[in-house]
Amino acid sequence: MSERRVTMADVARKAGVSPTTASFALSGRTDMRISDASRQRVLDAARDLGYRPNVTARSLRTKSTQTIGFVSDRITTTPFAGDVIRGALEAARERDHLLFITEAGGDRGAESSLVHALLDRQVDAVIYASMFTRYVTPPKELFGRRVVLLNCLAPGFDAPSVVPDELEAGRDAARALLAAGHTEGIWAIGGHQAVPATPEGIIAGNERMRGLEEVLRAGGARLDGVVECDWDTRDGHREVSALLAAGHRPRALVCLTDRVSMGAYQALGEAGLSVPGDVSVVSFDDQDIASVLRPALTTLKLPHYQLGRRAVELILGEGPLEAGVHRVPMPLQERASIGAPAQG
Amino acid sequence: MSERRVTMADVARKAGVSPTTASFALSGRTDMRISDASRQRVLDAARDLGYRPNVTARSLRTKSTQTIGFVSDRITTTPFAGDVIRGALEAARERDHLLFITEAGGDRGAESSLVHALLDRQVDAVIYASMFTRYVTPPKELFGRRVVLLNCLAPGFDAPSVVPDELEAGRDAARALLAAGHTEGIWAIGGHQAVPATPEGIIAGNERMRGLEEVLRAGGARLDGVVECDWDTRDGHREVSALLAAGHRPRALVCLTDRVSMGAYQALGEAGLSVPGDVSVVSFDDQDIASVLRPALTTLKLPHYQLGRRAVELILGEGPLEAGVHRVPMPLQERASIGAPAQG
DNA sequence: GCAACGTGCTAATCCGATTTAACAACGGAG
DNA sequence: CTCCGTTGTTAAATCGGATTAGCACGTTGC
Repeated sequence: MSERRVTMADVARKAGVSPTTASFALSGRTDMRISDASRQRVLDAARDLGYRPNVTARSLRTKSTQTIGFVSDRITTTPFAGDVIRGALEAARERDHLLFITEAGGDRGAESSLVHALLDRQVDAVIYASMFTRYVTPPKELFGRRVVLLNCLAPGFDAPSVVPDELEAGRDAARALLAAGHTEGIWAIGGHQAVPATPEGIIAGNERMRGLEEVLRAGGARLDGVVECDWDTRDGHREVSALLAAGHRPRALVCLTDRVSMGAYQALGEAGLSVPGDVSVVSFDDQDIASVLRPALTTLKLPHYQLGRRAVELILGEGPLEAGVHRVPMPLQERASIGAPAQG
Repeated sequence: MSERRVTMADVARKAGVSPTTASFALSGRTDMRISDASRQRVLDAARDLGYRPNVTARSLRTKSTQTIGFVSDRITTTPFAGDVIRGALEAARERDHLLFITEAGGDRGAESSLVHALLDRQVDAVIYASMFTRYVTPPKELFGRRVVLLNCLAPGFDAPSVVPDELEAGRDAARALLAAGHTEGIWAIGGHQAVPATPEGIIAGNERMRGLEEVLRAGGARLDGVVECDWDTRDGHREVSALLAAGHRPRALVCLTDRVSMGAYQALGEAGLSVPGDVSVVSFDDQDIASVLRPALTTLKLPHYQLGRRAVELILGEGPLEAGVHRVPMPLQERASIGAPAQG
């Protein structure tokens, strides 16, 4: 890509030493004795010539490319997934590594060929990522390789997983409601997704609900009901409208996603109910709309940035990777949608 | 990264030929004669052994790494930027290239060191991208390199730029309004951003307004007024409220971004005005909220996917890159926010 | 006075491919 | 029977570094 680069041989020549000496001087290794004078001459020559090592050439010998492969299904498309990449990027940069980002779009064939493309370029490790938390079976090419699973789980595949702590998030949602004084008239909208219409529910829904019910019960409160529906704005709107039409008068809504919350907001608004005056709302995900809605939505944030960062930190850590699940906390974003329970 | 890979030498040995022969047979080159028998034996051996070439080693000799560097300011953070990356990724994959994605976060020092990291790894070319259209000065390390500017312009820097066709988008907004019968009571909210409070306005605002006014005038219509404000929900809400409070009764609003449109929707709703019954709205960007708003917003889409794709197609094209601006169309997303002008 | 040792440095190899130069073997022309 | 061109193949060099083995040259110890 343009004029010839300065090589180490050029540096050695200018410094009047052998390439071997130059190599040791530049890498700063001490297991080979170089006089301070020689070392300094090499360093000066390198600086004067603007020498930069050819990482590709070095890798051939050392087997380490300082490069990580990142394989995802469709991660660039999801609204917040940029944060996963950013977290991974920043953690990698701090450690002088670069990331090959790839996206297979859910196509197994594409996935295999992308993994091959990565391995052909001698990546040091591979992050296998999913756009929502779920069970996966990584392509066989990754068996025996240095791999970290990001936002997914693969029982039987010997690699660590990094996932959001949905269980604790469910608990925190309950705690936030209890702290505001809510003990009755609490409904969950979105439910477990045990038989999932929206696949992202499989794991997140169960864990969020489990944590929620556990802490609610321990706090002397209970759920008046759980409405199972898709995790979308349209469903949130329809189900909350139906709930109100059936004569129920909820004091607090736990919406399983921000999109459901948005639909709930619309339904409550149409019924002349205010948030949080009449009904408190607590949600999950912290998508962009959460802070734009009025009142701003109190929600448990999916820690995308931290997920990406953590995966890289793990994969570049010392020693072999141990299978196991690393749960990343989902911080509560306290905004304006939770208030004291309405009277009457 | 695990057990020894099969090398070309292994393949040659198994096929009973020299590495030279194996190399030519595998690369399928015809400028060196290989008998069909030998070729077949090499191919069989490669298949049996599961041979995959070591791209790193090859690159050392050929100088081509089949790799592109992607440097951006903060592209992973913007809501739709994922599409830029996806477009670039897909175009690269079709051509058997991989992308090093990096993000400098607006820090010049980080930018330089990332570009170095890319060049040290012998990338074939570099895409220099901005999260919103603006003027940039790429780091000096990129001078003389194979570069394409994505969503930015750098006068004096000898490289092609790929940017959205904002001018034509402005024209299309006008055409959409004219087609629905609007000729008066048209206001632009957001304005030129000639003295930008939000930097993304610098180029987009001027061009959108220029195209808008040009076609409006040619169509016998005119703009009742232009409200200059930041491109945010809060500003859209405030300015449209003020407009109505001042006694104006717009028939159509051209909002310079979807966020402004969302604020406008809120203000119109509070004033008891309906979209598009009382007021038509046409917008720019096509962010996620555009399709979620009710009524769904008719808007001119920023062609992020196409921008990414186009940049890669250009950079991997034959021959030298010529400086010049490549404008990518912004398609009109026809939804439900434009109607016939209100009577009276 | 000579072996033993520490110091400072270099020649040679290697990593895994591509590419150049050359070399057998064979057939046909003269 | 020699010369020449074609065909098929390979030895060797190359890419830019890292690494191993070893070589001079003092200095020290006995």
